[in-house]
Amino acid sequence: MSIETTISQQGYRLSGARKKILGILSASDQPLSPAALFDKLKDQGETTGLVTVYRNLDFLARLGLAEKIYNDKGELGYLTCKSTHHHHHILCQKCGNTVEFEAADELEELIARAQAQTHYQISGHLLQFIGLCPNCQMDGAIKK
Amino acid sequence: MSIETTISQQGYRLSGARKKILGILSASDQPLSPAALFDKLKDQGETTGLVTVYRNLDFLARLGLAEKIYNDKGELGYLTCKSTHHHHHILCQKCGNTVEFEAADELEELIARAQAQTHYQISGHLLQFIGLCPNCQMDGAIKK
DNA sequence: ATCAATGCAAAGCCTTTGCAGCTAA
DNA sequence: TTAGCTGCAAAGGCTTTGCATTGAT
Repeated sequence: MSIETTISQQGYRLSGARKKILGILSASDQPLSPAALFDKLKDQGETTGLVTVYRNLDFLARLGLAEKIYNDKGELGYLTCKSTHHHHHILCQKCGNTVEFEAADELEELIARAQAQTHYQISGHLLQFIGLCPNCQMDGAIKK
Repeated sequence: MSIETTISQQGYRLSGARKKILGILSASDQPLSPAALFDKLKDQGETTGLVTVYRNLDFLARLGLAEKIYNDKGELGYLTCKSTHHHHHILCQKCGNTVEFEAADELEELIARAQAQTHYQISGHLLQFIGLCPNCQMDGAIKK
């Protein structure tokens, strides 16, 4: 089911601003902060206010249509996920691009060991990798 | 080498406020936000200002004597780590207590696989678990 | 015709900064 | 003595809220 269908079905409206925000978010290969998304809207000639961006990003996250992600400075960004499976993100520390990779057995094993060691009952996790994307690994790569 | 020695050796001073803050942080079994630490100072009858708390937590983190940690709401807390090895934290979602556990092979394997899959060069990671501490797993456990 | 969504301005919060006075070494 | 440290107050920056208006269905 498409994101737009989901919104309609829940009784919410597909306003112009909302569609534009969704479009920008889906097209971005990196997490966008409210301010960054707002700038992109302006670049496109949109007059949507920053407040509306805040409200829509929060709205999308509440409906599970966008994911919140924090970088190592604690700054919040939003992402629409391409994969519907359980996954994690790798952020390029140079250009900010992000890819997804599947979580798997290794993590399950780690959780099992941590539970056994600490006697905590683990119900969730936060896992992100930081590194360089293929492009930025090349010397003198142009900063995107 | 003790934390206090490290501070002196780097030419910084062991002021009264700094010692108190360090004491509270070391004694805490959960990450403390500047405000939370400030409250604890007040509880002890200290008149240290919130600004000083901010400055000292930042100071300790810059010297590597405290670790910054973000919870799932993106809120910043500080922690003095007991372990000197590479490790991660498990946060109790109920009482906020935190324990450390060693990172190990499973994580290395996961990183290796993610690198192979995505061609990103991974240089760092962010890993935390969320769950219930042994105490909070018991029904009707008293909220700390 | 409704009720959600938007825009604007104002309020709120948390964090940082400037500067004068204080204090550890 | 002399930097580093603290306190106060003010400034800053980001996020949220209130309220009237607009707009999607």
